[in-house]
Amino acid sequence: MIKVFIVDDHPVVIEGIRSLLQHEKDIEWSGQAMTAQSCLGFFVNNTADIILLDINLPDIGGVELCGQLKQKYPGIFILGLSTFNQGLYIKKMMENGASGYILKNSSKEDLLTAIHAVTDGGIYFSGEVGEALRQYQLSSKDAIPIISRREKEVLTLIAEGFTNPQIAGKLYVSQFTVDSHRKNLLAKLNVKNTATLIKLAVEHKLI
Amino acid sequence: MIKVFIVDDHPVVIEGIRSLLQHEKDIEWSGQAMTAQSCLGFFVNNTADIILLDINLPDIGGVELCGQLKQKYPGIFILGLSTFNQGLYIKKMMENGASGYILKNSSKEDLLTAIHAVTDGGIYFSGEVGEALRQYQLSSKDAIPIISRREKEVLTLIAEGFTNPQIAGKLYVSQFTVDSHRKNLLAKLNVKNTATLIKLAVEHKLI
DNA sequence: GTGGAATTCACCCTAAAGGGTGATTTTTTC
DNA sequence: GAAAAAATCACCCTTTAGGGTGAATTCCAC
Repeated sequence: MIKVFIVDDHPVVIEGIRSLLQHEKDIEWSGQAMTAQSCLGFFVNNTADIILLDINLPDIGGVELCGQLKQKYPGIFILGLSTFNQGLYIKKMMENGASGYILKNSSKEDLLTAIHAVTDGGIYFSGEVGEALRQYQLSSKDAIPIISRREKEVLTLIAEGFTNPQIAGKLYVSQFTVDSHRKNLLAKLNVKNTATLIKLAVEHKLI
Repeated sequence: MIKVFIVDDHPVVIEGIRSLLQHEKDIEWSGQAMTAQSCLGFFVNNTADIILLDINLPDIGGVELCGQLKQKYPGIFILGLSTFNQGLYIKKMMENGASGYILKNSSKEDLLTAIHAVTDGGIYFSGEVGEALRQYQLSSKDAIPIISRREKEVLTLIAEGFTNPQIAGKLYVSQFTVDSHRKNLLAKLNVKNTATLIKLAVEHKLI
């Protein structure tokens, strides 16, 4: 009998998964929480075998909650759950001890496969997620280097629409310096121009 | 008896709402679809009183589907449904004939209130949505006008890093034309330069 | 079928971006 | 304290961006 707990701030998702699982003979509904706090509160006096954990929580965020839960209760398996197929989050969840990751638009079969795979001690990714993870691993090899403190400042000001002379004035440095930082940003992030620089920066939440 | 149809590409959401509504005496489950195509197919031979419509659909997008449905079946009410609280989409849905908008993390009570309000011919926004819409209206005084088809094409290519001459080549038009579109984009969206243009575009999911 | 967007094109101009190269100084890190 | 990384400054150059202005044509809605 697998005791399943779910953490998600969307009642319809909780209800949906509950509905999908309620007729499964080897699955028992352990409980549910809509915030990280109430989840942590529940596990003080209760337990479960697997936690289906949404990464988009209102209070502290799924990734951090995942880490805390795994530290306190290493025996509980955690299955990441999200609407999105974001390589970065998947990686972070795994680094924080999750045993797998599926999308909310997965089928019932996928969900059951994942639950069984994870509670058996395995690691499971649904097809689409595996693909995203692979692409992320590939693209993150040389695509997301470290941006220095100063470069990040310059990047932020570029995104706010300031020109190099204006940025130079704000940072009390020469225009040539800002020029250098800007060119280094383009080189480091391997982008062609300002447009792609800002697109990448916003998408990767660098600003 | 209110016949409810739902369009959403997430099985758990469909199941969740179905579960929430199944014990309501005045509500009848009309059907469901996971794509815009199958939704349009359903209504050729069937009908419903209200459609709960997700705006994030894989094929043609909820906003356009909303418009098509309203054009063909003006008597069916449409209630927008989404995970996000995006003023722009809410406005577009309303412009395409929707009668209201709620978030997927709304409570059961909110959902029922919305369904009844809309099928009575009213307009309903859940609290949070109303707030977002108000903020959007305030900020969109001159900030988010309609971007034309061609402008969106140009915007997309700018975001991909192409220069005006390159874009002109791809679209088989003169460089001067692309120049015009680009300047119009800056003017319409009230931004200073490419950096702020792309930032706004990515944040508002225009590309 | 008329009016108003949308799309197209053109040329003026200046400012800004970005490629290349090289150097000094400061800060961080091992 | 030495090596590495970051931050600073400088000048070469060409291309691109963007402000202003004006106008023709095509497309769509009322």
